[in-house]
Amino acid sequence: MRHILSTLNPQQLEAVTTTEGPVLVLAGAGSGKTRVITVRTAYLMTHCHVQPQNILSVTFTNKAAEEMRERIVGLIASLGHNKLKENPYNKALPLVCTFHSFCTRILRAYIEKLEEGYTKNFNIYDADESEQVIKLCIRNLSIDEKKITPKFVQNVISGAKNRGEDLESYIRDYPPAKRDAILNIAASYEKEMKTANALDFDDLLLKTVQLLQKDKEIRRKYNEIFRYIMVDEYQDTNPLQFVLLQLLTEEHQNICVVGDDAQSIYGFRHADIRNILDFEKYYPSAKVIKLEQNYRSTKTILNVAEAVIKQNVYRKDKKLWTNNPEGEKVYYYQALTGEEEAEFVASKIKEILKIDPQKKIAVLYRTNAQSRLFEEALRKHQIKYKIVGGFSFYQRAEIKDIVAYLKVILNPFDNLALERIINIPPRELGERTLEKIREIAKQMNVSLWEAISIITDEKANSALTEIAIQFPKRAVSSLCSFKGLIEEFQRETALIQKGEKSISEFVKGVIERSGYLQMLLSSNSDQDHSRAENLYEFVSAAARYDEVEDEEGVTKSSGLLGLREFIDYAALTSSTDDFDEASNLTLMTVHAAKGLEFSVVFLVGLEQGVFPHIRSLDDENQLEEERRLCYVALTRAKEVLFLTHAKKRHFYLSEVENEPSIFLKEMPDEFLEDLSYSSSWLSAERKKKKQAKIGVPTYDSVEAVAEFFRQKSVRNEMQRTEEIENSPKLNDENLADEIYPGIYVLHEKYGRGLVLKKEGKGEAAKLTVSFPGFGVKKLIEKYAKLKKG
DNA sequence: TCTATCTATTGCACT
DNA sequence: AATAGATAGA
Repeated sequence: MRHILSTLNPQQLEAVTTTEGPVLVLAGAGSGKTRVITVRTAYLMTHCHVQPQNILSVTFTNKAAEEMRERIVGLIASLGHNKLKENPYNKALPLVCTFHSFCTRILRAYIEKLEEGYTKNFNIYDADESEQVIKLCIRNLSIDEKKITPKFVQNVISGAKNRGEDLESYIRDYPPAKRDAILNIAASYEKEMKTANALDFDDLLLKTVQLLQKDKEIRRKYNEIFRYIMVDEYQDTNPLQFVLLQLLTEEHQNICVVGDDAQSIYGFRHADIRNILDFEKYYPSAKVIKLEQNYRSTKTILNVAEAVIKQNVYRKDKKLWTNNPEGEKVYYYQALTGEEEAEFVASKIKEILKIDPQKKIAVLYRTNAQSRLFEEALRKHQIKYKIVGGFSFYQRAEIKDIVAYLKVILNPFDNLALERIINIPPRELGERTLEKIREIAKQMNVSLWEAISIITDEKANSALTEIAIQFPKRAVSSLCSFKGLIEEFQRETALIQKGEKSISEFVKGVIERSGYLQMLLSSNSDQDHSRAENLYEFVSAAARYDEVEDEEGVTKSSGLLGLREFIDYAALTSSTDDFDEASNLTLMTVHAAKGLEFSVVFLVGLEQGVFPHIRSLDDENQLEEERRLCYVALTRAKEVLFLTHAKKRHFYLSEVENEPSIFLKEMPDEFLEDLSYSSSWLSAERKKKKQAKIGVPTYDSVEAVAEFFRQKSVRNEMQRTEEIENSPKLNDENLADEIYPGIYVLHEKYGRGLVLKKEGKGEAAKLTVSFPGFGVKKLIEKYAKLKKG
């Protein structure tokens, strides 16, 4: 442990060893904040005799949690020789999870204490599902869907919940008609969710907070368990999450939050940077530690990133510095079209991977829709890549269908899931029958499942004659067999409980005996066949939940809880979570790249309307969030950074010409190198500047030369004059075939590079050439086989 | 009742 | 472009 501590800088060390009381760590990009949390965890266990189960670390994504867990395990394993051995720490591990999965855990144990009608078997609705419920409510209230869209209402409801505010006061400034409509919809939504025994993402947090507020005993219990709490990416927490933390730390106040206000990019999810400011207010004794040394990026990359973020008004002053080398220039490329931009990126990546196949590269974009062009270009060049986000595995229709089956089996009141599967595969339970079931459910104020039970139960059936809803025999028998199917599965869950059946076996049974698989296999479309394959994959995903090790290291079935966990995982896991570190090339959104780092980063689509996104252009606050997002993107790069934009691109159905991003304009051009083949926005910009400075027009033919010399910094002033004098005169002859400083050359391996220096003459001349992505190389002209380019 | 086909709508980031 | 919803024909 001492050895590990000695690798920390003084600030990191302080953050690690200040274990008691509230701590606020303001950690700049790449300053080792994750390291602080992992080492701190190990330190708590080894030096402070804290039991692992008394430590909680909260992360932003499941992926981050997984990664941190691994790092903690690795760290503890490397400390194998010390105190850890004396205590049975080896198996027990600190809890590392997201806010949402943490809350799910608590609610699965205690939600019934809330006495709102929810039971332990509640299902979790993702954003899509909750939107569907809202849509249903709007229709039921016969409100015009166009006037008040489901998305809008969802946002408002979510906003109130996450801000920890009462909906009524949250929307007090809305026009009365709208306000009433929203309140009605929200009330109806809440009722629907309760009937279905379902919680949305926000409810997970909210119900946990309410539970802890209401029940002193439970609050005390969790305070006692989680005596040391750490929160990563604190800048992206929202007020409701802050309240949760306050409740959890009431007794011990051993809370350490780590964050960077400059990287706050989840305002749209109601994250609030004010949580950072309020932290000191709520915990007056908080110790504030700043981590300002960056270990990740080159000086040049950091300079560019700082120049951009400096434009923000709302910003805590914090300067990031690094001992890392200057590094290469940040490369800039203007493409003519979106396609050409992708082509440039793909061919550059090919060059880079040819030299070093192990390089970790990322292509980052603002929106998922941009990925398509890059995928096509990469496929064309036969470059392997991994794509994160977009349509996740768990979002596919067939997977959601099977998850819906599982959800209904564990919680048949889940109306949404039930409607989803009742007629898939077709069971002759179509719209008409369903409509009647809904009607009964509505009149009797029960769930669809209960309504079905009434219909199929002969005794209760007499109630139906009163409401005068008739079911044909055929429909009743279809309903009976559907109900029987589900009940059969439900009985089978007892076998899982007893450990006589594994989760994956069970899931396989559901897929087969529901007729779902058969439906896909008997289809003659290729798409359905690949869907069937996805289901096999789903079964193997379930297999991961089959067996767990207990304290003695004996494997046993994890039982029903495991099945529940598996379903929850499918609901809470996002596409961001399938980032595969083993892959060399990853395509993803900037949001998804948060917390990650890469040797080479391509940040693409730097255009007004794309990045910054069109919807943020007229709002200063949103623009600042975009700028922080840009800062996050830039600071992902360790060694090499490429920035690209296209003059024209297809946008929906039309073609648009976008201005270069304002963020490009904010970057000092001495850090940039222009790789564009034709004259670009940047070169024009430079020309303008130069003309303004010198007042002499430049000519296109020597533009590259002028540009090159412009890039030399002021301290090279003397050298610069020399070079101009030494360089050959720029007449037509020279331009024809001679290589001289300032022009671009093509190299077999390194691609296109800029000639910086020439020593000697003719074939024997020594050239110093800068190749984007590979750095500065010295070459002998006659061996290098250079072509002008 | 089911299936295929057409039409209309809508389009950021994510737990 | 992709998807939800409506509609017609089997």
